[in-house]
Amino acid sequence: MIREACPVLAPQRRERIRTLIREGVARVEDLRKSLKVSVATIRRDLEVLEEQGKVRRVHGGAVSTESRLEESVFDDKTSQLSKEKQRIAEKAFERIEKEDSIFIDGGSTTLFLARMLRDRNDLTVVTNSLRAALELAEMGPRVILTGGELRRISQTMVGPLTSAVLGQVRVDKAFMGTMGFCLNNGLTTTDPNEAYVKNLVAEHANEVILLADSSKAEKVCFARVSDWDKVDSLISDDKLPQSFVKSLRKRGPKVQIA
Amino acid sequence: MIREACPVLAPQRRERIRTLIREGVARVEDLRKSLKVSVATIRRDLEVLEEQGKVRRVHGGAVSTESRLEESVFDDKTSQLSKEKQRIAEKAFERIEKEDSIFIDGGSTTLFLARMLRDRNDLTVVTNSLRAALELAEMGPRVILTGGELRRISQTMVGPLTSAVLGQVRVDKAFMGTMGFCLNNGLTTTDPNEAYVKNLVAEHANEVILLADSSKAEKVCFARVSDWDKVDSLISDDKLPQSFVKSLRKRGPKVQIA
DNA sequence: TGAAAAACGATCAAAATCAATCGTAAACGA
DNA sequence: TCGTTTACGATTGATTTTGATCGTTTTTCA
Repeated sequence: MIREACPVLAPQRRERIRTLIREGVARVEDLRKSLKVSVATIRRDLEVLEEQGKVRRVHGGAVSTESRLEESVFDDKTSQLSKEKQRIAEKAFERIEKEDSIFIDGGSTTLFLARMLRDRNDLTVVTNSLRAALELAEMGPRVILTGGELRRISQTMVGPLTSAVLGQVRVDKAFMGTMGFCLNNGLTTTDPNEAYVKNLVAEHANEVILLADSSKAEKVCFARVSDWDKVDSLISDDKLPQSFVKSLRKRGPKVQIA
Repeated sequence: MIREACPVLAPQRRERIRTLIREGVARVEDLRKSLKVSVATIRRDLEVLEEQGKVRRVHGGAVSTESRLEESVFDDKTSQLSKEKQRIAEKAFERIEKEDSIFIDGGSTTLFLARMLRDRNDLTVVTNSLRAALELAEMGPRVILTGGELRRISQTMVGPLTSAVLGQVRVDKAFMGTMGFCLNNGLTTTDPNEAYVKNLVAEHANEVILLADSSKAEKVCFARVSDWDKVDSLISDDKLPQSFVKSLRKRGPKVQIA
């Protein structure tokens, strides 16, 4: 059994660091003076805390990942994947019929879809994505936001409050995103709150259409969303292995390659 | 070249730049004076922020990219009215205590208030204003959106769905806007749905603080919101007639002039 | 249009910060 | 008690950030 040198003090100190950083940002030098240890120790602690995802290190100190100055997922998304996401969104767009009421989930692929709806004013769009709502804030379909607590990293509304609104609507089609999908574990995402909302949406939709590029395939994340039986269609790109497509089709969902 | 003890970390400085740009101060020279760093650093920061799409650089400084929408209805920063709204918002800000949970209504005055909360992470903000939520979407307090149908003209969420979430929260202070207020008819606005939501909010707040510049005084709009008995304070500007202030104080609400 | 002024980009050196390494001390388990 | 493991602090060389300078580009104003 390996024991730490200072079993009580070290975690305590890290907690203090977190507290200090939570108030915004903190410099290494400030932390050193506050905690009366060497900068090396501070750096080591920050390294651990960053490993745990509690803080983000920057030159000169660290910032909290919880509430302050965190880059959102959407800022650097002009990569190769964007082309595929765009094509997936186009296929999804073709599924939308006149006068449909649809749900648009959070995520970048669904955001492309939202963008395409700006000149459709026959639709009703329900969304828990702040970004999607923004795309349609000025013109286009009737927009209904689900409400709930804002999850900064995904810019979506989640949590128990979200279900209060969702419980009162039904949609024809739900266009969902996911962080990971695989044959055995179905759909998974990082945040349980988010998973809960996704699941709830699926139950209030006549048709569930999953938009997910092939990079998400066979990935399993922390929070289980649902199994494949709730999913009516998957739209993905041509890098999805044929074997996966075959197996999935046997499980029920239609699979469309964009 | 002897650098003084660097008081502020790079991400923090970049956030400040963003804030300043949002408020209209955009010249490199102004930023340099505000942040007490060299123009080279400012330029480098702007370069990074432009890379991230947060600002757009122009010769002499930079402009915000976030406020496409804002320009139509809300901007007019130079106008006299905006100055008063800013001052009213500042007075409102002083009312906010540590750890408060507050509601922020739609409207431009309350939007100024929301903007000031970006570096407060001890608060919980409930809002039905898409703009207010946007101001706080990336950093600052915990944000809860009410949800509901998006009313384009005011960029707020209204209607029966909104009450589903509102029914489940209470706030310490509600900062409300209004289209018109007068002694006899109380608070009025243009849309009945909006009026309904405002009324509901007032019932779920311990303290109702009305932010309204003097141009709204003695105006009556189509939809009745509530009477003065629900309002605890009014914050307005010095063009509000003394007679009005006197009469109103007799009716109950405190009146503060910004 | 043309010249002065302002702003820009690139480059370089100074200073701060960082990462890696080593030596020391304390806390166990044998 | 001794050896091992771990945390801590100090040192050193590398990296990053910053500010100043200089030539170039853009804007302004006559």
